[in-house]
Amino acid sequence: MRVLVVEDEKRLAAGLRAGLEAEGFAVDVAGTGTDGLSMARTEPYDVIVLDIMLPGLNGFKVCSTLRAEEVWTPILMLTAKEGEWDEVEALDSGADDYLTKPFSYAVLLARLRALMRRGAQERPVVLEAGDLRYDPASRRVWRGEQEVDMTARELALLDLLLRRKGDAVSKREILEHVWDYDFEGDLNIIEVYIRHLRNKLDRPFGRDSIETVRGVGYRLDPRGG
Amino acid sequence: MRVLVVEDEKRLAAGLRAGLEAEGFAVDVAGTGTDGLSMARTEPYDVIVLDIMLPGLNGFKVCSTLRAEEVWTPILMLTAKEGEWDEVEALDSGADDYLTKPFSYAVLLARLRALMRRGAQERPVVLEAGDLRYDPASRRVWRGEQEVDMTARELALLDLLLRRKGDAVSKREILEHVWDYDFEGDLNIIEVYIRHLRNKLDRPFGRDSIETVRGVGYRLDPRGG
DNA sequence: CGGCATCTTCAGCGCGCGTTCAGATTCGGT
DNA sequence: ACCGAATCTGAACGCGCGCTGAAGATGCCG
Repeated sequence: MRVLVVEDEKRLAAGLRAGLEAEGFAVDVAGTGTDGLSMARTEPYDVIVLDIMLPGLNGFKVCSTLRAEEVWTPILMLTAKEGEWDEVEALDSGADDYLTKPFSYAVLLARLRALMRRGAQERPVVLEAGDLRYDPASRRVWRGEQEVDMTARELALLDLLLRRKGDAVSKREILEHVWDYDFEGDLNIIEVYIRHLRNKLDRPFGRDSIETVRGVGYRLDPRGG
Repeated sequence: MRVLVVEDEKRLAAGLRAGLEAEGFAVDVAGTGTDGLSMARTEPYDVIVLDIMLPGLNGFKVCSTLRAEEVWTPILMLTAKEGEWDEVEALDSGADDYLTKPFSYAVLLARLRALMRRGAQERPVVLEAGDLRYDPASRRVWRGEQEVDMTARELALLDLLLRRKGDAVSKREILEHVWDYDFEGDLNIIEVYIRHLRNKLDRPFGRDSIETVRGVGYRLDPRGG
């Protein structure tokens, strides 16, 4: 099992190398994004541990470049802040999983094993629920063949519902992801934007994909309504 | 017995530490969600007391993150009085129990002992009793293949009965979990809601899964009736 | 500086849901 | 068999959640 670690902090990189080699993995370390990219392109790794904060080319760029070149090696991203948007962006850029610093070595190992078990597989770059499609890269949305025009907030809300499709997503969670976690305005704004989504994505097509879960929040039908 | 207290109010944290140490527990205190998360990941605690309102990373996040990483240490959440959804979301995010501020120290201690007795156990993603299924993530319920529509209160009650399936659950316990611990209304409301469950989950299917334990409360047949 | 799109706030309304209540019924104890 | 207590049952009330349309901020581009 071959692992590529792309990490510029010398101490952390050395620690990871030692720990992973002790587990029986063959470990390569790249100290910059550029190096990591070229190594990932040429060598067949089973999994890549990729830091976001890197000199030169950052982790998001490395990841999305690889995916664009159809390199589907599983990628575990290391995000520095607890910022909500890092997680979203990590997944958007094509990572398979992410870990927030500081993390425990045991957790890292468990995640890596899980990723290697799944193996490399094409990640759909678009989020789908039935014939409802959203491409985060181009920020475009379609219902069937018909493209639908969306604003930034509407997209953020749709993105969350699509990633959690089938789940009841609470209003608190919606607020924290789509607005700020310390948003202090009127909760009613969520209802307003749900209405916008329904008006644009459901009503014109005779669908009903966004269910109200009274007392909790909303749920997107994974089959698109 | 090791306890982790994640609480940012200095006075409350100090009080908990003193009281719990006097009871013979080894107590660690984290002042932020981030600290609490990393400590819970790395150290093997027997139980975690987790405040919801925390700087940086809130209690829900900490809890759901731990569960996602398959850390099953029992968690007791401290919810602020005003929150409507707090209790539901506490359990949804993977907490084992919750306590509404302000609480008495005796109650806290009793709950903690109960949690430690039960110990850490992997939580199934869906709760089942025979062909009765409840998925907390999507908040949907099925009897066999048939989906059944439920209100928030009904779900809270069903959730409790399912988690304790086979046990006789006392009315006091039901009140404290499904309603507020200081609920002062008519006790009859429990009977009313048990009736709702029976009407929706048993009667249409010719089942009899909820047994009345006279003088105590109710018991859900682990085989679903 | 003006116009347009987007974001946010606001108030009214309908109905679902939580709650209460009174009468019927069943159960346990003697 | 009888009585009181516990539970069941059906109905009614009223509050609040979520829906809705529109108006008020805000910001961006020409």
